Amino acid sequence: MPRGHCRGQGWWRGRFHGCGYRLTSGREAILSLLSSSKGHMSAEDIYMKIHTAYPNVGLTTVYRTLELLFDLGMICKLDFGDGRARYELAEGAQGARHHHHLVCTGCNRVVEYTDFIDKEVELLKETERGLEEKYHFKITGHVIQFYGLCDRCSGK
Amino acid sequence: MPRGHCRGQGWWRGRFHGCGYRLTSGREAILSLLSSSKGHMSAEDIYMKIHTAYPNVGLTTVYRTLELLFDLGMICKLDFGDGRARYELAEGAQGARHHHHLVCTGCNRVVEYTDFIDKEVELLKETERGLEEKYHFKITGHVIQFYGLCDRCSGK
DNA sequence: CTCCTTATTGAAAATGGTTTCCATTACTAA
DNA sequence: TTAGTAATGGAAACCATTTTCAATAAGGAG
Repeated sequence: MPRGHCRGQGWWRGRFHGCGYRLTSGREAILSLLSSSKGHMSAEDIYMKIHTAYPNVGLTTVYRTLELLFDLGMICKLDFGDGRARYELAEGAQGARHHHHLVCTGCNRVVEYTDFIDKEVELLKETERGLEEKYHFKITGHVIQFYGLCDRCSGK
Repeated sequence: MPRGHCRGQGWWRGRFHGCGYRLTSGREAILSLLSSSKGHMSAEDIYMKIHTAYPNVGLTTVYRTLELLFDLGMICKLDFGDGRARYELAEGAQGARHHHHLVCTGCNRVVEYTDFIDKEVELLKETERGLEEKYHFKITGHVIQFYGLCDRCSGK
């Protein structure tokens, strides 16, 4: 247990109550799905997967919950350029390591890589500092993504 | 004249004909606007600016032309996360230098920086090679962007 | 220059992911 | 229980981008 904020199935309960939000079954279902699956799911993916067990959770609620979780910093919102947002648990929540994405523009497959990350992060930090100073920005985040064709797609 | 493919107002004519495309006044207007202005314009921005001089060029044509120019590699399509795509002339066309973007999430202002670029590009190349080898991807592009709050927006 | 083929066009309708509206339901504290 | 408020879902609204389709115009052939 590296940090104090991840003890199993319900570590987020306090996080909600602490902000005056209620932990409803829909929210729990979404959060639980996100933390048990690896992928990068769209709102509709999530809606579909949850719908079997929770037929009464609507797509609207999925969107609203995702927005809330994003605002609370519990999840990341990703854009792979296919017109729909994807979501994944923010790092630190699970044993999730910092990673970046490699996206196939042919089949939309996404590889998350952690190789090379150390040097990337180091450079990023440095650049960040430089940019903050020169342009007087308070930098809050970055996106690094590579695009290309995976083996299947480049072989025609 | 550093390279042979940029001689003034009409360097793209051959580029079109060579591919069997026709050079129409709408296309010329859009391309000309893009090469004379610095910013990152959305399709609608372009439509508006052109509309004064070419009232008969519709928004549909703007979208279609931008798609064509993008496919021809003559322009870049950018996503700053505000729901609409932006476009800028691809580098090499003008004296345009390679740059990355710093986006203010408060007011959507975009700064393009060229500082730090050299080290970034170097690292990117390296990472690219590593990723290609390890994941058997043919990498065609990348996105690096920093997000934050500019001085005006961070001062509340 | 004129004709002909075919790329290109604009207006309007369609698309599709995401948000908003609004009346209803479900917590929570007292 | 009761009031006050957060949360919900279904339908409608939004809005950037695409598609449809009949009308038009670019550019090569003659």
